[in-house]
Amino acid sequence: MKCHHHGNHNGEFELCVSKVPIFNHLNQEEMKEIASLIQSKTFKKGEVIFSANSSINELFIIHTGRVKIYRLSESGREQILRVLEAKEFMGELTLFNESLTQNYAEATEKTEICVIQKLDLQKLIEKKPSIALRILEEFSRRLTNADQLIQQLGSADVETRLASVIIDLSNKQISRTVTLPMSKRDLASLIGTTQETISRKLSTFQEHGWIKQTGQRVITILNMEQLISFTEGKK
Amino acid sequence: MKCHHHGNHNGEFELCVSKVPIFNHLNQEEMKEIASLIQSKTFKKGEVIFSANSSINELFIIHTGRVKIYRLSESGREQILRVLEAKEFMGELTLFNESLTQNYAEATEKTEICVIQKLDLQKLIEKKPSIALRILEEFSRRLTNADQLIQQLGSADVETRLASVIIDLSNKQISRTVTLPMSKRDLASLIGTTQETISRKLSTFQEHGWIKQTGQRVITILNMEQLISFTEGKK
DNA sequence: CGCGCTATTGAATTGTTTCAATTTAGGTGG
DNA sequence: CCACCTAAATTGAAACAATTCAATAGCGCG
Repeated sequence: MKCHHHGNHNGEFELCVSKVPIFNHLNQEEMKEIASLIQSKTFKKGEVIFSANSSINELFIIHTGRVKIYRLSESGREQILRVLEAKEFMGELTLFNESLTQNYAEATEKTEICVIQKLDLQKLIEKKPSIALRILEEFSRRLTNADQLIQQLGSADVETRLASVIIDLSNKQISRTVTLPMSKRDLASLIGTTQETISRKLSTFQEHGWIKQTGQRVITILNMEQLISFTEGKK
Repeated sequence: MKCHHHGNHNGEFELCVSKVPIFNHLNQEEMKEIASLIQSKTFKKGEVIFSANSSINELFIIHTGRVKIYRLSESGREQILRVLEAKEFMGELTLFNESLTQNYAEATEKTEICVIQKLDLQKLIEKKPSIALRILEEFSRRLTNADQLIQQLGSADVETRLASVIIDLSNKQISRTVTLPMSKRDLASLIGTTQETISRKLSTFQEHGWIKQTGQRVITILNMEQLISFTEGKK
């Protein structure tokens, strides 16, 4: 695990602190104090940020880039749990739960991360309980997303799950032309299938004229209604 | 939705408050105050406590009994997300996330619930931020459980998932003779399969002499090593 | 511009579901 | 406490969706 420690030119850290939802409601003074506690690290695509069976003593806040959080089953199969982007944080589970993590975190592209020590964060929360409320909001959101994924993995077929992620991405990117935030292999891992199956299903969607694929990561939705109808029960 | 409102003989509510992890660290005075804000409701087996597409304005704390939290897909398939027991709470998602819930909650046996209004709880948290920390701990635990379920649903076959829940129950109940906390139909819904498949797999386990089934809900583990080996990659 | 990683396609196999028919368990009321 | 009756669970056989392995194609990074 290679990582590059930057010097202490605080402007950068303040930027990081002032943007993230868990801190951005605080005043200038308070944010400056937090910025002084923060370290910056950079990870290259493919670098592992933390691994299963380790105890994590810091909170990682993503400044730029993307990180996939996943688990490995004993048979070696990777299951992505979520993909984190700028302003989101990770390492939180061992903050309130002393045990070892079972998750892996890996940068899927060049990623800059702000790091704050667990103990420093705990002191901050004691001083400013509003931070805990922000974390609660984020946990709520994650739990809702996890519940959604559980439902899909447990009771929808691959076609439906695939249509569902495409629609979600289209809503998030506010466009009918969607850029996948990850490789198709990772997309397969997220929705609990294989890259081959994803490939086949997307080809089927395209043959029917519901989507158009451009390059490896761009999908244009041509028939939104059809995709939505998948998520609303099978014909 | 029938429910029986009890009178205000506070002893009962104090019992409820003094036992649940989110409040039991407070002092006698504080717990008494909280008890005064609580209402009690009783649900019969099969009664729905809340439904999807409703906004929930209270936190429900289970006093006795069991509640399944689930979603319905548009095709009508039920996916259980988790089963809550005494001392656990529900309704929390709309507390920190103003949107409508997509979950259903249904009592799977006679269940007594303590109800506290969202607004009252928010005031309590402001006064005693330590409550928020307790909720964070519980959210952490739930997120970890959800992640576990996602991994299993996404990358393990039914045999493995089934072996896994049996082992988990055995650990939780600290016994090799496990009593299922739900019907096999619900167990199927939890691990994303059908009651028929569960039935077949358990029969296979029994034929091999790895378990013994007694009645509808009791399973005795005869060969723990074999079950564990399922969760550690396929033979 | 070329190499390597990513994606595609084919064909055989497998695990799981579905639907329908029985059997069994266990709570309820007499 | 026993017999009943309903809900729960089991079993069979056919149909299907998805995976696996292997071989090929193609995008895009350096």
